[in-house]
Amino acid sequence: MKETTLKQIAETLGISITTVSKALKNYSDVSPKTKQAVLDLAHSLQYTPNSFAVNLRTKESKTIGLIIPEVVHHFFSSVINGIIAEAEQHGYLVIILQSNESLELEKKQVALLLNKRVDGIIISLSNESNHDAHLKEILQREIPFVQFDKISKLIPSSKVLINDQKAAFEAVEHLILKGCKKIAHIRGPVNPQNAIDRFIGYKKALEQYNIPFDSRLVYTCKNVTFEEGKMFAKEMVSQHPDVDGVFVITDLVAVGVLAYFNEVQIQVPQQIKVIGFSNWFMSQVITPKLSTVDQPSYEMGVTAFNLLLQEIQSKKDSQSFEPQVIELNTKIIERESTL
Amino acid sequence: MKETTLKQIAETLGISITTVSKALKNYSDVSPKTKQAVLDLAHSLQYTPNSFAVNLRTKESKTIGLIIPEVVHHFFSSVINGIIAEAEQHGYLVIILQSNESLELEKKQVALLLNKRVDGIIISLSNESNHDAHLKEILQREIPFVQFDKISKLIPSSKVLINDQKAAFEAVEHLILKGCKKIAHIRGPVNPQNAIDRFIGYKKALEQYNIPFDSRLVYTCKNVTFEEGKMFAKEMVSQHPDVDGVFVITDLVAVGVLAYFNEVQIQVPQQIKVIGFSNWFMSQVITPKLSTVDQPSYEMGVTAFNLLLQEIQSKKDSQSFEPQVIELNTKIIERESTL
DNA sequence: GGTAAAATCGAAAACGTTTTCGATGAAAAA
DNA sequence: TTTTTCATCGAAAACGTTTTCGATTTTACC
Repeated sequence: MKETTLKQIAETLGISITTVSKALKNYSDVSPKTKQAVLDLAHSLQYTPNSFAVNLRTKESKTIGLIIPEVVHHFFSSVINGIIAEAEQHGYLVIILQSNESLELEKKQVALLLNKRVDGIIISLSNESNHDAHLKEILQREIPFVQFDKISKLIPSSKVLINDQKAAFEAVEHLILKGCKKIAHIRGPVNPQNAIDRFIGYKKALEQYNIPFDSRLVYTCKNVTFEEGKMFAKEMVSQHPDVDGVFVITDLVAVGVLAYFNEVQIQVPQQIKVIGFSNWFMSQVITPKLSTVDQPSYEMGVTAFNLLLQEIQSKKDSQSFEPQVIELNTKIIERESTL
Repeated sequence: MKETTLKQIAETLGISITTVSKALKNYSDVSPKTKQAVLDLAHSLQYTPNSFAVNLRTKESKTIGLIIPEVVHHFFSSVINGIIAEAEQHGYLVIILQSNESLELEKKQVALLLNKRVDGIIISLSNESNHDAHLKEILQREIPFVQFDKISKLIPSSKVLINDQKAAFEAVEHLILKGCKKIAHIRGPVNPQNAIDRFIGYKKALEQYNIPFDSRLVYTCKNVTFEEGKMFAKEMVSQHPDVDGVFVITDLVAVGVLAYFNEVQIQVPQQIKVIGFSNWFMSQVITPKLSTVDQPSYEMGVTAFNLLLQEIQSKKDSQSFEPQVIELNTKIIERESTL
């Protein structure tokens, strides 16, 4: 009960391995007769090429690697969805690894993927990532490489992004236009570029509308969790009871903020308005429904894969490839929490 | 700028490829001197074995395949988390595919994984799955194979499960003990074994407590969505306004039920008590907080991988392997919706 | 019939590794 | 010195495919 090989087909048909291989790949220098015979026998023996051998010979595995901080996360799982769907369409499979927001793991996983000789790598950096030697290694080995969402500006690879500054600006502007005068910000960790950019967007919006920036109104998440949202909400209302609006790094944390406000009976949006980021599914099912910034996660995955595919193709054709940076559009979703 | 190979190391050191290979794998018939020389040079040239060649030679890829109905799903993404974490621990990578609840896709993806020659396959069946020829194919090719959660009873592979009947029984019993007299059930689609089992558990609990079963109180989801939850809730209260408890196939749908009750100001738990299934994260952040059945999803992933690994190992050692069925424990989480 | 062109085929190398088994030389025992 | 043992090494096959390039056969043409 062994696997069928070209050799077996060749021997039973009394022809050479070469011809069998060519017949299966529809080469023009095989007569219709032999071609048919090979096809028939291959089919009846359920021949499938040994992909290990194909990989070795062609030096590609039709497999790409994906490293993300967390799988159990609405945004990232949506991106995964986009990537594996698009990859499958184009005949690629996806190996997924999770850095758990740890730089150490991320490094190890990049090494793993390089050793596996995947055809390309897509990554969203962990919050801890402030080194990029491992990313440079990818470039240096000339492995097609795309970053998305949480990226390193210093690495000249293709990127798929949203304009975090602009999106954050719009979110804070939304609060201002709804009448907020004193707006706090619960920001993400210090390293990630998108946390930085959203913070900048927050400041710019305040500036634009002549609201003084007060660094005491900025709270910095470490782990970006529901619990941190509750904690900072509590801290915030005790320190600055007159805050009337808060812009939160992401919906998960914002939901924590709402949970605390619910507990202590602070009225949202009457007393404080809240806006989140990323449009997690849960934001539309909680009370009050959370206003947020919609981020095209699925599309982000699709775009990231297609960029990678372009680079893989040009590498195969030994063409040069210019890294591209694609910015996708966000939009404000107004719900009850800022009504 | 080519990849380093054994051949290169051998030539620069003036020894044979064989010896280089043995040195790197710490064979005993290589002198300490040569061993060290090889190790040093390999390190300075950043040698990593070509995994394509290793795969071909050893007939294994240290890669497993995972097929699940949906990635963007709290339960499944938690299982993924468990599987890839445990797999990485043991030196395996995981290719993830998504059947989108489609039998057709599922079949195709099994074929994809078989062609890729993964070392093993873990699967949770799609709702549409009522055929199992593709699963039999896996067994017939003697690929290590584990099913979890949504399984086919007819396929004698290893399985990781919860006792859906028992868990559902306990959930409904919980409603009864809280005083519910007329309990509806929003069930899952007709095919999946776990939807069937939860339905049976529901009936058994009613029977045990002498509550007559009424098939009109059973609503059958097609897509298991938030929207279906809202829809069936509406249908239910209009047809049977005296229902005072409802057991829902999964939290996502239950959250839809709560959303409708919220809209039309039906008091939960005063008028109707609601219990879900699976303990999705969002269940603890909505109002009222949803009671549910906790299902050890991460642990399920870990267990599934370890079962697969056992089978992979015994196959390598040409030992026989008896498929195992492991049942993990669930527990009722009491929250506001059944208080 | 002879030659040129076209159609069809296959030998062999290559991809890079692992492993078996025999060869060689040196050290130990006789 | 001869024989035996042990340590160290390498030739070569194997894994299964793809592809180049030359060889052979068939067909077409004069």
